Amino acid sequence: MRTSQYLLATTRETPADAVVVSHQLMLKAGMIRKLASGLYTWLPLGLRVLHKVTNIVREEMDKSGALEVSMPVVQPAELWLESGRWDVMGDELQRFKDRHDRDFCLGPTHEEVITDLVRNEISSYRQLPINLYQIQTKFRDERRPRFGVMRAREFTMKDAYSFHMDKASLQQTYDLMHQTYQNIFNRLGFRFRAVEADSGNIGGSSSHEFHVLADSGEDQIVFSDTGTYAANIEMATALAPAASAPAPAQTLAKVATPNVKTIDEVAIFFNVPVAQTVKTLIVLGPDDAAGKPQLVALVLRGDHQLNEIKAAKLEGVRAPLTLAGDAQIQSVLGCLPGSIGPAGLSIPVLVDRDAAVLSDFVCGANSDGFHLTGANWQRDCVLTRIEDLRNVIEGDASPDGSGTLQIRRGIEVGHIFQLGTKYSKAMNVLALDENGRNSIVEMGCYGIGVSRIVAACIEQCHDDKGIIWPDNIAPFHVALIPLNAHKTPRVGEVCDQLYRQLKAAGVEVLLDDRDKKTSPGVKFADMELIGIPHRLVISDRGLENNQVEYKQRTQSDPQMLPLTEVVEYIKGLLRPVSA
RNA sequence: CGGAGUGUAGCUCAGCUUGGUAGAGCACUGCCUUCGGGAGGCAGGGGCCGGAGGUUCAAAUCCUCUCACUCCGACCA
Repeated sequence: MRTSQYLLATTRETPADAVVVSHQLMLKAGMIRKLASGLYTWLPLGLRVLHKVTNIVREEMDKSGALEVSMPVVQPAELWLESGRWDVMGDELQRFKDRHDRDFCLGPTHEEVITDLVRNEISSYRQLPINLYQIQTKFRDERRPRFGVMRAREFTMKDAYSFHMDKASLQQTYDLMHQTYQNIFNRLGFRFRAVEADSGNIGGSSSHEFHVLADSGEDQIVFSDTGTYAANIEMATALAPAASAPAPAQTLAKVATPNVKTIDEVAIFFNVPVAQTVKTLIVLGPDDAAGKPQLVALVLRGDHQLNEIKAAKLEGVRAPLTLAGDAQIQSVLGCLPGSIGPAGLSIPVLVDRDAAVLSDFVCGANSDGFHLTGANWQRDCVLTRIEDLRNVIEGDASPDGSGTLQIRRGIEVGHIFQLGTKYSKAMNVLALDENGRNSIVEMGCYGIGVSRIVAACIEQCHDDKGIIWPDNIAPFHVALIPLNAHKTPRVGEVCDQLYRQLKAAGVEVLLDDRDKKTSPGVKFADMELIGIPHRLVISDRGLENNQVEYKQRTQSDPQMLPLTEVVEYIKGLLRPVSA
């Protein structure tokens, strides 16, 4: 490609509304443009990268034996009503009516459609297992789109769905997909982690997420420094402390604490460590007979954070976790947040494992403006349910018994689930087994955020000059830059010749043939910004010795190559990645 | 959805407090000079100052309402 015939849409200034580096660089490099919040046009340069990522994903999926299909973006409401998700999904599901006043939605995912397809096409165990996938546009009306294509409303996703006669077969395909994802992310050169994950709305039992390690990631991932344990913080188990509660040493005392509400204020007021205090959060439980929500108290050590995902899975706690309002709390407990404690509560009290081994702790007195000191379990507060309620923190013992936990930020680029029979049961997907009996099929589903991968790659690979693409997803392999072609005709001639030869050799070349008004500095800066991994510079100076200059994007100093060997040299560099 | 903020040229922003003919830099067009790290000169094109109401002789500027976008939070296969 010649830049003179290309839409090279680089900008010098950083757009004001981009906060993460990948978003800034994608705009500056002219890969994308925003149409509206969370909606992006892919420009020619960006689309080349997106296609390359798509092709890697497709190659590995095909290699795994999965079969590609393409399903509509627009889906009828009936299927979602059948699966039960029409009413569950909320505003993220973009709904609309057609001209006949029938309900439709834009597909945020395709479990319903694929399940409908498979129940009509599959009837025998002989046809299973099968794994169908597509690479296609999804739409989710995100509450807060941000970070460019990282969290867009419209985005490209690879989604695969597998169907099985039994759990063993599902496990087999699940493991195969796990390995396929490792292969894909290894080919992309990612530093990544596969972690245990919450399966959320999609449902099912086992689930793993694949996270690219990056400080700008929205998720926190937890892993053992020496063992194999790795989990999303939403899932990570906080082990029960080894020691039990020391015997009480203090007597219970009720102390007036005017205007002392937060845990930090309490700790300072009583001059005790935050870890010697207890905080009590009131959340909603199931509705009572009168249809009013019951309240539940969650008790944690003052310095620990509530894990809402884990808490919402506990019996008697409403999912999703919902904090009770001040008015509800006031009417049931007779006091407001800031003075709540576990002593003498009439509602169910769930105590975190670490809070349960405190003694002589400080807590709210369930009376506005008062706290208790010297509080102890059993003696002063009932202790009937001890649960794992808190987020793990760095340094916690790893749940697998090996090492301590570390926490890093990650960008979720893949997620695999064992769905079990959640959808196949709701939508009645049956297949005959060897004995001629119908049984409900097992399902798995496997997603990759293809457009997000492009951003994640930039997050991991950039410098102050711009993007640094790996060879296999770079929009072009080689930037070919003539200097002063208007002065020395041979520069242009050699460039044209090299351009033809490299193209003939299968090398993707971007020849920067912009005219003399574009100074060398501009060309260098642009090619570095858009991240072309290899650069050839043709100048009159070099040609005097029949040499051209070669530099890798990551190198600081160029090297000279004999003109006659350039094509072979570049071919040699690229061969390993294209093989 | 709660909290905060911003809307002026393609981009980055000034101008608004204190109302009086719409600005700069970059980008773009033409000519000249320059030519290995984002060159310089001259001459140009380009804006319903997000939108609608209001106040005023007069509104980018003051008031009201709206819309859009961004950030923090909540939420999220």
